[in-house]
Amino acid sequence: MRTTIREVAREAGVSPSTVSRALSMPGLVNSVTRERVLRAAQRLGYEPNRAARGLITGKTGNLGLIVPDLANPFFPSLVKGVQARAREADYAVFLADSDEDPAAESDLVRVLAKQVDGLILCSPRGREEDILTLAATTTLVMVNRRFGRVPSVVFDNSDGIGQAVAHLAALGHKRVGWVGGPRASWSDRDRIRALRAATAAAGMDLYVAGHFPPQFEGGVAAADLIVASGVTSVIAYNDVMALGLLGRLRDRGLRVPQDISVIGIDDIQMSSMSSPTLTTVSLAKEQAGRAAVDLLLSLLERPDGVRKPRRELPTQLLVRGSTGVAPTD
Amino acid sequence: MRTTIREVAREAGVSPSTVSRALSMPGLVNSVTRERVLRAAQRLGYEPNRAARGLITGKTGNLGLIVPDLANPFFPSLVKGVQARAREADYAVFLADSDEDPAAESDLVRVLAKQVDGLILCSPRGREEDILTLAATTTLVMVNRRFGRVPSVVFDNSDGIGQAVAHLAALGHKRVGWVGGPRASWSDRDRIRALRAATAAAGMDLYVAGHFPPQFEGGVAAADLIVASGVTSVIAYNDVMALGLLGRLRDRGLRVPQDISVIGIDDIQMSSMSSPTLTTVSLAKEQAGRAAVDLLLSLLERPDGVRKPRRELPTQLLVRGSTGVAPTD
DNA sequence: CCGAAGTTTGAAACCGATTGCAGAACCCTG
DNA sequence: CAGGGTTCTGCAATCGGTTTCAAACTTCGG
Repeated sequence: MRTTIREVAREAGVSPSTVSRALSMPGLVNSVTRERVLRAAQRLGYEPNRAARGLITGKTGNLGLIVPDLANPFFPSLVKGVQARAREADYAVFLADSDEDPAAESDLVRVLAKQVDGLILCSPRGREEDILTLAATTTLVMVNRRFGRVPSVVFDNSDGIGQAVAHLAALGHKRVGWVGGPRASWSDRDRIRALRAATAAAGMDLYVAGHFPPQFEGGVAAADLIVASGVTSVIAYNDVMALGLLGRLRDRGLRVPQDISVIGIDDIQMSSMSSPTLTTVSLAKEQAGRAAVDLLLSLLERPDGVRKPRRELPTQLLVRGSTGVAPTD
Repeated sequence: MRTTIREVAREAGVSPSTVSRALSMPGLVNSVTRERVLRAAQRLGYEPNRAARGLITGKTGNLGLIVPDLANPFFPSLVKGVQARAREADYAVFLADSDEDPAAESDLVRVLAKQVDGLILCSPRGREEDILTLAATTTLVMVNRRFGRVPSVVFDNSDGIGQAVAHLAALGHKRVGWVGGPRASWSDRDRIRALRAATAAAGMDLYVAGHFPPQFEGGVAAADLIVASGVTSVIAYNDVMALGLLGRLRDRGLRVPQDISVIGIDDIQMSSMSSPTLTTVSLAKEQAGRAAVDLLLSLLERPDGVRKPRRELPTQLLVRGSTGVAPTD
């Protein structure tokens, strides 16, 4: 059986109240008493019962994290960052995977919301009204999506895509293709907007292949459209899709990067292991996880005092083997 | 503010005790009263406060899951299985990633153990004594490791590796290489034992390349040893390493499977997307997660009544593009 | 029609912490 | 040295449920 505050109190010869104060509001108790209490607690290996504390303070010491699909390598990295930062702050993390299903997601949220102090939500395409009602009842940080006044952590897609387009332009490419992710995804909209602006500014032609599932198969499916369009370079919604592209292009007998250049977004592990290695817009995924926790914790501390409840993380183009000079035809 | 049991009691015109009973021990209350209580609860959207309940029952309704490295694609699948099954049983899951660090792991365990009813531990190389002390104080299920009387879920490595060896033998291979994972890993020991037995039985020569980190780079590092050894086929500790092998072999100008056949273990997503696609021993990872939760829950219900606190999951060789007939030289 | 047994319900104790309030001890000032 | 102000500590209430216990009410056999 675990030691309770009463036992520590007896051991130290004080009342439970004093023990509680010595531990959580040290300023309020005389230093010699405090010392005695701390030693007693140490001796007995005392650790306060979180449920009991939570009952009266209304805080659980837990955070919730909801991701759409843990099988997408983007998310494990994010989770790691959240984990690490939460642990430092002495919070534990509930993880839930919604399997890309917005309905399952709202269930998860409902269940989880009651057991946590705050929630980190990666919900690229949940309904806006759901998010609003949620934000009204829970402290919430969204990742990879910006919406109204809901606190969020996003990547600077504009900059990253700008770098990618500049890179392609420098290699002499005039026509670039875009392989889109889910239609409803905020990131997809943000990215294509950035791409439109960047290609226009660079005087390049843009061919949009459409929307595809954000998986390997999505990239495979898009490849033939890309080939038919006659572009010399292509940017994909994420790395997994870019790898799908690469695979299908190879099967079709095209050489990357001699015949066509390919760029992904995310910088997942596999992108440095494919052949050719994948040029990609690198996102600081773990850092995003940490930033989300930081933001969440500061919101918990002073609900309205956070000046700017938004973080935008930098992005960086990593040039690898899948991009080269435009073919001269 | 959330509705409490008292409000439901008032609404239904009964005492809080009756509400509690109506909800958790329905047999003890008169059916018309029960009905009235249930409707009142429904109307007010009542849900019992888990912290309060946990305080008196000693149960939290939470499970803990500790994995060594979420970046290894094996684990997200496992996590998904655990998640899904836990949700069905109305448990929430704390996830922690130990970053392959046994010391961090014991910390995590200590912190988590107090907030959960039971723990699922993937700790291929934690110290045996740590595991024993843990098992003594917590309800615990280990995954991918069998040790003493600690309840566990493992894969039938023998069978899977037997299938792989039989496949290679049928293709005419006489010499097979093994690219090992971490030295201290239980799975590694189990697999090489199985491999020794299978190759001996088939009259094949076995070359063991040694131990490598269970990552892409580990496979890369092993490749040259494998080439130098003159084997015509190789089995790797896991798919990620096998993909590393594939990459390095290609860089060295060897053709897979014409010059050398490669087999992985795990069946991660990427193994069907590489080129060539990877022949692999498929493990039912999600099923393992579900099985671990099932086992854990039955242990929680009747701590000593579980006949055989072990599950062994089947494995299945998937023949894909990376294996072919042995080269004739 | 009485007492025993069985059902159903509520009062109150309890889980393990935190915290408002009040009293005790001490310090300072005039 | 009285009186006001601090500082420190303990009592008791509280959070929101569960559970023990006993009372009240039924049912049933004899």
